[in-house]
Amino acid sequence: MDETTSGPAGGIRGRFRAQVRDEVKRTALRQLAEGGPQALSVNAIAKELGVSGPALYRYFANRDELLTELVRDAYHDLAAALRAAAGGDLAPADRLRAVGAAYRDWALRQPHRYRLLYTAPLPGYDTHAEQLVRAAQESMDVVRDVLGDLVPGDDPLPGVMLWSRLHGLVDLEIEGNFASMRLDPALLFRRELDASLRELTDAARPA
Amino acid sequence: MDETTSGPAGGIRGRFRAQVRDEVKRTALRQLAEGGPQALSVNAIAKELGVSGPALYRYFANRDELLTELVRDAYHDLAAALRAAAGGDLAPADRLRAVGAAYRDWALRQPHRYRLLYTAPLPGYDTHAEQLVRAAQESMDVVRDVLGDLVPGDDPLPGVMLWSRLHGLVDLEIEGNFASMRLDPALLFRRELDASLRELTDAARPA
DNA sequence: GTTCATTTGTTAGAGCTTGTAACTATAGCG
DNA sequence: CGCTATAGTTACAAGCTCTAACAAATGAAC
Repeated sequence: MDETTSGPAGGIRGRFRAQVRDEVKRTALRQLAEGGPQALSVNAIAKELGVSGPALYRYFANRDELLTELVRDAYHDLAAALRAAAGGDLAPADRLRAVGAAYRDWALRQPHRYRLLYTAPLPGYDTHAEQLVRAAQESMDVVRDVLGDLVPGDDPLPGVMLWSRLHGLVDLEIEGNFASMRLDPALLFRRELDASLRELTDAARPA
Repeated sequence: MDETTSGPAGGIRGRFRAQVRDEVKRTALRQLAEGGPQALSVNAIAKELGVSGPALYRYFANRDELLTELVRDAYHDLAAALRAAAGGDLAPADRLRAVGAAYRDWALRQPHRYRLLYTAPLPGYDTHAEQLVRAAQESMDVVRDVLGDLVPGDDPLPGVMLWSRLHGLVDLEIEGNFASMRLDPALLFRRELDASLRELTDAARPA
């Protein structure tokens, strides 16, 4: 039996495992927030939790597995935030605005997690392993659905282009590229959303 | 005298220093290309060059200084590529297309260097230290100049928005996010450039 | 041409990291 | 109550960055 996935999930032992794994992940996220992926150290996490270093290898096969799990969690969390924003009783255009704002808010509130999504801190290029691709798709689906109410047809390009624009802005903002040139990121974001909306609706009914 | 900046640049010793530093950087870039920032190891570079690990600390104060220098070089190289693309005898709109294409080409040809620019592999948030901000400005200036010939006024927003859009697309493409959803990045890029151009010229003469 | 200081290299080692191996104690389950 | 799986321990290998102390070489001045 695999060492890091042993035990029944329902039993007392399983619950203990889940709790420890959760504590490890929480500590890892804090390290990530404070010092970036470089600062995430299994040893340091163990020390913070009051156990010896190797103890944690009972819960995660290695550093990468821990990181991968954090990435997966982040994807799900972002998707949930977008879904929540899209859930309101709004007109399609406003719903798109709400989703866009939620996207940016989520990223700004926890830049370290956003970086985790789009900046592979993993050595191998397995960032887009199956499970992660599926997790990422979740968020894209929300954008796709909202766009579906706004423009007819099911061309995937508008959705991807919008996503790409949002990502570009958020990524540059998070990395501090706007601050160094005295620009208001919020204004930029609003303008970009407006421009994209105009473009989308213009394409729908071209005079 | 500082240990890593000693000696006259012109003398025989200075030339030797410059040559060694260059060899170190070349090797570092290869490691970066093969395994990402994590894989860049001062020790491994030294071994490749046939010297002991600590020897390289005569040429670079530490790993971060080496990385910072690579970032600076990359900024300059990108700016040069953009300038070259903008130098041709083209109409403003075509010049913008050429610069956009050059931007993408540069990034695709050496994704590890592009990542170096926008994804700080440095622990501290000093990625935007003065010298780096200035280096980054070089590329922005090219975009700004080309845009200046296309639309009147000197509002910085259009330039930043265009830059952000290009970055979003290139970043997602490099990280493999399009490949996993069967999209043609080149097509996406062309469409985005067209849309941006239309938007810019429409804003210039609004009916 | 000889001397001298600077520079470049060396090895040793501290202190960190990830991860494995071997062993012990505990605690849930039958 | 006893057995076995689990969770913890320490010791250790192999790697990393970087400092300290020392030896050799070499450009430059006299």
